[in-house]
Amino acid sequence: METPAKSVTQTDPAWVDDSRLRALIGYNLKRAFNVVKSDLAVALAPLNLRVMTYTALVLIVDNPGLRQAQLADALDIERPNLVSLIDELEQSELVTRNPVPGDRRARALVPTAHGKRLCARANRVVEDHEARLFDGLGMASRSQLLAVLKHATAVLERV
Amino acid sequence: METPAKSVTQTDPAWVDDSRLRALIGYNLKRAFNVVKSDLAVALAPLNLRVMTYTALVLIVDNPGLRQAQLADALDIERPNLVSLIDELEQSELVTRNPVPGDRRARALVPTAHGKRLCARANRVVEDHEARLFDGLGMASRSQLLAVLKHATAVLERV
DNA sequence: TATTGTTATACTCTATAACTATA
DNA sequence: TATAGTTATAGAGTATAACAATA
Repeated sequence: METPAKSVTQTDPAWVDDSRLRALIGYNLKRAFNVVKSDLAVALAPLNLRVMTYTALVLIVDNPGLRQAQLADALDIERPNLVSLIDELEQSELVTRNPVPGDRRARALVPTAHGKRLCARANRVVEDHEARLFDGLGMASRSQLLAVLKHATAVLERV
Repeated sequence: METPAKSVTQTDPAWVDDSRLRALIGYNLKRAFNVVKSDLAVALAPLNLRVMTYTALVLIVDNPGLRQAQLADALDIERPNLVSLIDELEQSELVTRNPVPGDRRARALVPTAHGKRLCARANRVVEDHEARLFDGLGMASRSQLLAVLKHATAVLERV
């Protein structure tokens, strides 16, 4: 067996380093997002939470009485996609859909006692996950990363 | 109409700032990835390229003679999902599938002259996109972001 | 027996249109 | 007329099993 063409060796996957791709933000952002997402998913699985259900739960715990439209806005997802997500949280008895006095169309999302407890446990799991993420880098890198991500998000959303 | 519950105002979406969520890496990584991806998609659309087809094209131009299995590995996608992607590039006459001397199973991916030209144009479009992304931040932030993303990717992939 | 490219398939995530009940 | 939650649906993106040709 021989090398397929010019510059590409078959056994060494490090040849990607030679490509322009290695320096692109979008490419690295995607890879980072993928590994972070799956590490987080694995960490939350024992609590029977998916990343999106955890995110929704945190927002509901931090903002009890939240309406679904507001939550969809905060999660940056469409309202229809929120329905099954809340169904899931409600069936696990982590949150309840309550009537909103003064507007019978809306539903106020309120965490149960169990929901609050599980959220606290999940928060600790997520802290461990983030510590793993920045292992060997320190807190300065963490806040720099947050700042740059927020800046890039803001500057592109403005367009 | 009145405020739905306790701490949540209905008109101001900035209440998310109060949540623990705003400080989480995963949440900010996802939002950044989403806006970067869609800005890039909009920028590449006039060239009839999607983000994934652009990424594949760059790798083929930088590594002519590449086999599909290698490309799938570099793109971090499964081999079956690469097939329609290459179909798309081939139908646009940007790359060709060629026989590999010595291994009649494999296909060597080679860019056409048109493919190389379009890739060069796309690279300039992507440079503009990245300049927009770091507008007001400077090159130091850019390399810091890359470094942290690569570190986080590496440390989690190792697990 | 293992690997390359491929087909078929399924599952998740996301996006849109339209319905109902309220406002 | 507009809005909140919902249903149904369609499109990406991604993952696995299995096949034919070849190693």
